Formats: sequence, structure tokens, C-alpha cells
Amino acid sequence: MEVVTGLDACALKAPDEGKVAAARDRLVTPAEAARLAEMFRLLGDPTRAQLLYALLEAGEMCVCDLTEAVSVSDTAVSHALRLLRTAGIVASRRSGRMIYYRLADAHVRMLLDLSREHLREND
Amino acid sequence: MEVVTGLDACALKAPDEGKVAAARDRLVTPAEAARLAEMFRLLGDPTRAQLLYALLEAGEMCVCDLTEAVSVSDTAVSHALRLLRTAGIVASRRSGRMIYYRLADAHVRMLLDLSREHLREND
DNA sequence: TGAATACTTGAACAATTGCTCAGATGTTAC
DNA sequence: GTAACATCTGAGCAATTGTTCAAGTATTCA
Repeated sequence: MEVVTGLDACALKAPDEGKVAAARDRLVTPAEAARLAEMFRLLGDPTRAQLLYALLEAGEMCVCDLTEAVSVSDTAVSHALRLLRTAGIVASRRSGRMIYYRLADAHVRMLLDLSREHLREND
Repeated sequence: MEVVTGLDACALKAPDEGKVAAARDRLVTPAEAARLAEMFRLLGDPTRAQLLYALLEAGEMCVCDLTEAVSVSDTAVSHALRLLRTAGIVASRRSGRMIYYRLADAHVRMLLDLSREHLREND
């Protein structure tokens, strides 16, 4: 990475030490930001987003119905679901030879819901 | 893409037409999902996430202070901010030779806030 | 048992991404 | 005007990503 941290990026202007320190130290550490980014990254793919909004709508669906709903191959759906499951965004249960997926928790549902609101209000 | 849409992915089981139709048609269209994914994708990078959480914290910051806060090159910050600005996630104003960035609206702030909560509650 | 179904896995490849570098803008001070 | 500063832009490149293909596991039914 090789980045100067001890010096100011702006030479003339003294950096706003209050704001810089607050933003850097008080709330979200780089490590937390990385974890948050990782989570957003998983939502940031059209296939995965469609899967998640399908689950938000239907509550619980098996892989083959999800494949129907999003119109991609079952293999692609399976890969996508594994990423989401590993990250704790969706959960699954087996029933016979089918596996049912659902959104993992209320936070995820709120996040998806709020994002949809945002999109719709900004035309 | 080359995907079968008229046939069932599951041969024995009749697809749950209610759930499939609801998930596919009622709320989020593929086009909407794509726009939502595009927005999440922009939040899904460590550098951009750090920038956004710095702005959530500080309210408004110039590029050089943001560069300080996230410890990457000013060029990288500039590229990142352009993507966020184009997508309507951040807004900017010029004051002298500096340009101040801020989160674009309350929805974005809520989204970042809620996501942080989610992260912290899931240990 | 053996065949069929529902889903998963790993490897491979094209497409996309984010960074760096070099040069261009717009702004202020002299 | 020139010089210095804050920021932006485009091209190029390494690294990552999402998909497909082929083969695998787990479950049901005859």
C-alpha cells in the first residue's frame, strides 16, 4: 500500500484534526469498514440481489424455485447461495431432497427493505 | 445467458407457483434488483466504505482530509468519490480550491447506520 | 440394489475491478 | 502573468469476480 500516514496530504491547510480524528478513531475502524464492505459486496451482484429480494418476498424457497425466480442456472444459484450462507446473510434447512433458503435475520430484511425504499424515492 | 424460463428446473416437484410468481413479479423486478445491486456494489469496497463511514461521522470533509482518514492515495480517493458521486450516494460542493463531500441523503445515512448495527449485533 | 432427483463442488476462463502513474483542471496568492 | 495547491481524468495493469462445465454427494423411490 505504501501510504504516508504521519504527514498531511494538504500542505498549506492544516488538516481539520477534529474531524479527521473523529472519523478515523471514534466509530468505524478500518477493520470494521472492511467487514461492512464485505457484506455490501455480497449484496452487490444482480443475481444475488435478485435471490435476496425473492426471499424477502416469499419467505422461504428451495433452490429449484429460486432458479425459476431469477432465471439463471441452478449451478450459478448454488454458488451464489453458498457465498450468502457462509457470510450469514441467508440460512438453510433440508427437507427431503430439497434445501430451503431464507434470509438469516431481521437486520438483513430491514436492510433490503430500506434500500428498496431509497431506490424508489430517488425516482 | 441461455437459460430455460418456460420449463421447470425441478422435474418431479411442481414449482411453488405462488411463491415463484410473487417473488418474480410483485415487488422487485430484475431491473430494480440490478439497480439495487449496483448501489450495494458501490458500498462494497473497503476504501469506499471507509470514506462513507468517515463522512457519516464527520458530516462533511474535503478530499485531503478524507485521504488522511482512510490512508490511501489522493488519486484513489478521487476515483472512489467520483463513483459515489455519480451514483448519487455522496454530494459535493466547492469552497475555494477545496471540494467538500457529504452523504447525499438521509436514506444513505440510515443504511450505513443500520448496517453497522447489524455487524455489531452479529458479534 | 440402481436410477433419478436436488443440490453442491472445483477448476477454468472471460469480464470487471481498483489501483498507480502521468498529465490536465480549476483556484488562490504573488 | 507565474507558481503552488487541491482535485480530477484517462490509460494500463494486476487482482478479483461470476459464470459455465463436468463430476461429486445426499436423498427418495422402485
